[in-house]
Amino acid sequence: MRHRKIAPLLHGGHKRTMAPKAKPPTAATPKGSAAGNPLEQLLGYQLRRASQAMMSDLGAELADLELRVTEMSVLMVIGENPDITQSEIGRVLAIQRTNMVPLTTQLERRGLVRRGLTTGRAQALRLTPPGRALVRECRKRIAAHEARFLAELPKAQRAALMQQLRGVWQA
Amino acid sequence: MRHRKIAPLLHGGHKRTMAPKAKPPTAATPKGSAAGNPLEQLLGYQLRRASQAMMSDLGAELADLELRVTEMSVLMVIGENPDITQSEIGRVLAIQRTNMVPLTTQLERRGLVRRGLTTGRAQALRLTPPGRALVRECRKRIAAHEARFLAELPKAQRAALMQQLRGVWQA
DNA sequence: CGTATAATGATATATCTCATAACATACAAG
DNA sequence: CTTGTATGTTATGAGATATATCATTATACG
Repeated sequence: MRHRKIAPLLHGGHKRTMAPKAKPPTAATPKGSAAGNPLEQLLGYQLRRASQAMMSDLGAELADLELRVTEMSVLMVIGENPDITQSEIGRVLAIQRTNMVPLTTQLERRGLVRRGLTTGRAQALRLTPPGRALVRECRKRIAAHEARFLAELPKAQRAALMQQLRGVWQA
Repeated sequence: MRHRKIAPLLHGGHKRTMAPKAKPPTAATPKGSAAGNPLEQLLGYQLRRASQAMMSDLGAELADLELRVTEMSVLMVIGENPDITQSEIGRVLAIQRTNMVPLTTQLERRGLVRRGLTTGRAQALRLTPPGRALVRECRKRIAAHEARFLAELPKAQRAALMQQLRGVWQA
């Protein structure tokens, strides 16, 4: 099986919030209660859990297309940037050159992408018609997927959130 | 080598923002310019990039302790919840029972965690004194790591951001 | 009480993502 | 021509995560 059906989710937290140091450190965990999670208040932890939640949802959304999230991302970038090279895609998506090779090979083998020679060793990548159709389908599903999560979020807050997230990694 | 030194970072974006459909779809990518990234405006994409940025930074912060982020998370949960069981940690951090086994074994082998028998098959986990010391060191480093990223973010926005992130995966 | 069920820990194994090292080729600059 | 840089490629490994399966123990229930 090539795609996961459920969430991958590394470490996560629980409902309960904890006042720092409010709890006697020597007290053992009460048997029936939810365990306290000291990571709850960390930005990194929250980002990771949130990211994993969305990634797994998107993975499920794309599963029946036999497309992994990474493959879909590459397809979309090629669609938006015809004749882009592997290396350039790698730079845009932060995928190493090395890892772009089997990715591209796979997409070409499936007839979604065409490798064309340009200058030097660089290969100009373009979507084939089936590739373009698949990207259109992906866009629909991504929209549905995003909407599911954005629904929880007041419209007024969305732009601010995106800006804050951009600031985290594009600092 | 057990730890990565640099960012893992799957797909990422570029500085430039694009107005939807503002660009003629048939135009080839200009050679010298940055490629447009159609994922830029997706919440899932921003979450992933932000999460990866923080994960890789934290990984570097913990590298010389020979601790991976996952291991550190488990240690901190045990520290906060003495006599917790493997399964319970798994539920808190969203790590499968199966994957908790080698994790716990490794931490016990290093003398950071002690397995004690309680009721049934469940094993009560506790930090050893070296384990507690290591957790204290981790807390310091995590604080520094978090501060690096939070510095970009106005204080007034922090609580709201955390709440929004919680909403994404705890919906 | 005795059996079925659930929970826990464990083993083995497969897959996905990401990383490094090493190499060949193409082009540009000196 | 030589050197440097960019690109594509192959091979390989580490780490996180997923599934299937099993033994043991506690608990629920007839």
